[in-house]
Amino acid sequence: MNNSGRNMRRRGDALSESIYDATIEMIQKVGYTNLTFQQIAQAAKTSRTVMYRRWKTKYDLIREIMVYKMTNILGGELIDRIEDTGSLRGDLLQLLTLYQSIYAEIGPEIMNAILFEIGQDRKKKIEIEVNATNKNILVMRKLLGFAKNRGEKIKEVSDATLTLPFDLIRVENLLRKDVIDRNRLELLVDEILLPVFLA
Amino acid sequence: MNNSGRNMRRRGDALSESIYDATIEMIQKVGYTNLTFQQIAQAAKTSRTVMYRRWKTKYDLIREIMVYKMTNILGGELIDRIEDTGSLRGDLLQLLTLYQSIYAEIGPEIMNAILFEIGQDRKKKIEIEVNATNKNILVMRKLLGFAKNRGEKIKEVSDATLTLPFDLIRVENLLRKDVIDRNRLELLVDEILLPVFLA
DNA sequence: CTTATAAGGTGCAAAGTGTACCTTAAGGGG
DNA sequence: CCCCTTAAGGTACACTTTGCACCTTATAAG
Repeated sequence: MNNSGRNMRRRGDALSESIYDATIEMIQKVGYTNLTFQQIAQAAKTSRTVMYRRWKTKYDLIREIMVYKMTNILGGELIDRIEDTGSLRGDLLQLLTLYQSIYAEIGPEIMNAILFEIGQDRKKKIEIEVNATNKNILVMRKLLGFAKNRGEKIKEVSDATLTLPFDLIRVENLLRKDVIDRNRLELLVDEILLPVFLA
Repeated sequence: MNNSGRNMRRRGDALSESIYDATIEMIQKVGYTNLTFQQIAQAAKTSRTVMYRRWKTKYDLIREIMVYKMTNILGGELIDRIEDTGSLRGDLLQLLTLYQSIYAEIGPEIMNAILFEIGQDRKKKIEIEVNATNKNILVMRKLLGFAKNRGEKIKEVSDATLTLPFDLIRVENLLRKDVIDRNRLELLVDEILLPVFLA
């Protein structure tokens, strides 16, 4: 791999990752609103032409970055990472910690931008509803299944309520200024989630 | 008031409201991302110059619209509209209904855009924290005070948890596709809020 | 070594931005 | 009722970004 020559043209993953990095760098510097293909191309030392060929909009680009980062950190599906810790409290804390780490990895700028774009477009909202939300419900069903098997008394709640842990993490990240540490997650579990799910 | 002549120059509130209306019209048509001063000025039959003099950014404009609509619908502060309905369940349902009506009045496009801009900027986040969040906490303290006076057993929770009713409405409006009717609000009260706040 | 593929370069019309500078209608005070 | 301050409207300009067309060329696989 020679990258010292005057002419060296990157392709495939090397080019993609360079563009991803440039995008993250620029979004942190100027914000999503002021993010332009022109700037990114310049920062990634490529051309706009290349970018327009791959992504129609900024949204398409950052969504690809999100998926890339998620598979990187999770190495699979969230549901496969949920294990029985011996108590509902432990299981919920595990879930919040894991979900929070995804948010932290993707970064607040990109996460915020994606949620904004979803909110803009009813089609995207429905698409998210059938994908992410349903997956999250299955995660919670698995988690509450552990508790039932252990003999813990679990309330019967609607599917919409099952998404509460995920919703709380979103609110924490998007609207609050404070850092989200272990204490904060424990508070969410003890004051909100356990009263809601535990009879 | 003559508005039939070739020359008729609007001022003050008449002009403002015309710009507000044009903004809402355009944001619904093209979305916040593609919203431009140029388009708004054209739709409101005024000039960009006038707009730039008043608002530096799109955010400043829609924020003014939000404040305008809120004072219109509420006619004062939210906390003054909260009354003792005789039960915590009734009080919480009253709060959710009222807060939801504010969201509905302002409209999802503007609400979504404002939350997006807040998320973009740490300064704005802190500004919101000290204004809106603290106000909301006071509303909940008043509401829980009613319950205590009635003799209902209320859990002691942290301030951060007191914002839960408001957070739930936000999540409902921004992330869910379903319409938010009375049944949905009752479910939020019965499955989430009452277990969290009632001992 | 050949060749398909993907990356890079250039040019262009259109739209939007932010600002400067000037003109002119509206409406209140004298 | 007229004058004058104020705020709205108009024009112009340099600049950035967009989306697209068209062409060139490096890269890697066969």
